[in-house]
Amino acid sequence: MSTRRRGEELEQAILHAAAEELRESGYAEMTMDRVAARAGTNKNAIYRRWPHRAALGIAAYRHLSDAVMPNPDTGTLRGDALEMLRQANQTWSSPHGTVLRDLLAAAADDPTLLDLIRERSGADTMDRAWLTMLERAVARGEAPPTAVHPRVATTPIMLLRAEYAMRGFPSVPDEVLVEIIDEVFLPLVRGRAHP
Amino acid sequence: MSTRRRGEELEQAILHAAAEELRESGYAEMTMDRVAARAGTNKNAIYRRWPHRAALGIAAYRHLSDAVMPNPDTGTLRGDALEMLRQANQTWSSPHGTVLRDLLAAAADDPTLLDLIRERSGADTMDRAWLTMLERAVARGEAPPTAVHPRVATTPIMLLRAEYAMRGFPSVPDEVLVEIIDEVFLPLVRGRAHP
DNA sequence: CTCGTAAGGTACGTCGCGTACCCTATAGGG
DNA sequence: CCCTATAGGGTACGCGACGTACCTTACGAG
Repeated sequence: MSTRRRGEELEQAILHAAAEELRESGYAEMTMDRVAARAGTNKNAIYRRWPHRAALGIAAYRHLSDAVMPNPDTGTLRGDALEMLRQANQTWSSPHGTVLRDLLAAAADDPTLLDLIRERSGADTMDRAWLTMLERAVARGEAPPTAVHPRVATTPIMLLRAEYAMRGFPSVPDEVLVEIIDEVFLPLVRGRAHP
Repeated sequence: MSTRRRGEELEQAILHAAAEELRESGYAEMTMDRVAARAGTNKNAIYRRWPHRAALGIAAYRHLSDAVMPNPDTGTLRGDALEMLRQANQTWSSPHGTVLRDLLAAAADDPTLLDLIRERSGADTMDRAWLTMLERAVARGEAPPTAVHPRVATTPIMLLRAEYAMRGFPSVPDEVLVEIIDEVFLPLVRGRAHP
């Protein structure tokens, strides 16, 4: 009858189905049977491509996130940083973010998978964005050149992540974001002027 | 025959059995049937006390951790901070830490349980220790009084935590700890001198 | 002594992962 | 143009583990 799908075509269909399940119900509900049914195939086809559920979940995640990478330019370092942090907070507290956190938890004991997640979640791109933001601040004379450092750039995001790990998940309140910037990030940037 | 255990006595037996399972095989292997068998009872007695596996795991965790809280006094802020961070890294990379991380992952969607974990994991005590360490540095004239701030005190630990979330689990290499102190914590403390 | 409460024993429903087996279409080479 | 290796389809199942149901048995308080 209808031509039987193969290779690339089938693979895309499976990924699409898995992504839909992720979007609608989250990782916990993304069962292998449901994905197979939704893709109009069976678990065999899936297990031939991915060794287990977690791998499929991670592979499917990229179909969700179009990774809207913000690049705010408010004129001040404080404004830019707050804006980026707020954006990150919004992403992490959205359904997307919930899925991402669940995937992280599921892959927590497998470094291979963790790398895959980092790759697909756009974390590296995010880190670069913070660095260029710092460079702009240096150009404006708002920050010392020594402030352009990976650890400095990633600190606010790291703190936000840790905040998520501690609390439950509604989302981190804005006061906390402001505090991260005003009490940690900006003092840190200033402090790097005088070694 | 032998007098049947009840109430408090039985409860302790269950917690002890669960803790042993946690120590020997980790949270993933701590199955309800095994705990029941090891405690010489059955699942009924467990489910009458804790609603689900995660709750039992968290309750049992306190039997593991004797919470060795370090209070180093090396004479310098840098020395103290590094020591505390190293201690934390060691704890988190030990079997204990693995259990704790697994519990965190399991409770990640239940704020009630997260609070319980924070309580039992000695996180608050740890935070206080960092604060008093900062106060000592202020007394020595090594840090400005404005550096004594909760966000400042918790930053290194938060960064370490986030580091764990990103990588797999062997343990965080010492260079990273040094970098957290030298490139973030100390500059931050300095930077808080000049608002 | 009796009666409610809690423990013991056991079996079961359910769910979801991962696997096994066998059949069927299809692509690609001879 | 056929034929065979390969991959997809269908289905069933083993298994582990959670959580529940139901009955029986000890214990302690009145």
